[in-house]
Amino acid sequence: MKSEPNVYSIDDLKKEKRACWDGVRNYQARNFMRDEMKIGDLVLYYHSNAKPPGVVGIAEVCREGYPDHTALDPKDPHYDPKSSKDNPTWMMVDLKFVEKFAEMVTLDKLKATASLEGMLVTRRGQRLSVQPVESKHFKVVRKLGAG
DNA sequence: GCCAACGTTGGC
DNA sequence: GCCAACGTTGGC
Repeated sequence: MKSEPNVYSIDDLKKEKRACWDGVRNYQARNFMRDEMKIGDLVLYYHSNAKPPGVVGIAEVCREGYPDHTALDPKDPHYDPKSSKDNPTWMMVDLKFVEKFAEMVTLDKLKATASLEGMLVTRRGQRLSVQPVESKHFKVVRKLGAG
């Protein structure tokens, strides 16, 4: 899962222990949160729009897909008039902090690591903020992050 | 700040 | 249903 560190970084999650992943307004990303992510699933936490961008740690799903309340609040920047309480368009999950890597795994490093070939985030033009990670890739990234 | 990639919107 | 225009993401 991607987050811009100046909006919500791994350090913010570490401090707050837990966060609801609101504000996602992309159907594919929503579908992953709604349909795929289960309690206990581990998540690579990726800093986008960062210098450098890369994976900075691990979080864990601690609540499964439920309606994103920020879509229902007209005062919220993520408000979506198409969404309603009875028929919510947008869903989110809750994450809890697991670990911050000793060493961040930069996008450059991901791209340069042969065993991560094919990992979605390394693909050019890949903008999805929530995307699946193969377990073999997850293990490699975690190992790299351990330093 | 630039711009490629790509999702969404809306006219037709 | 097509597609041009537009907006956003996010690396560089």
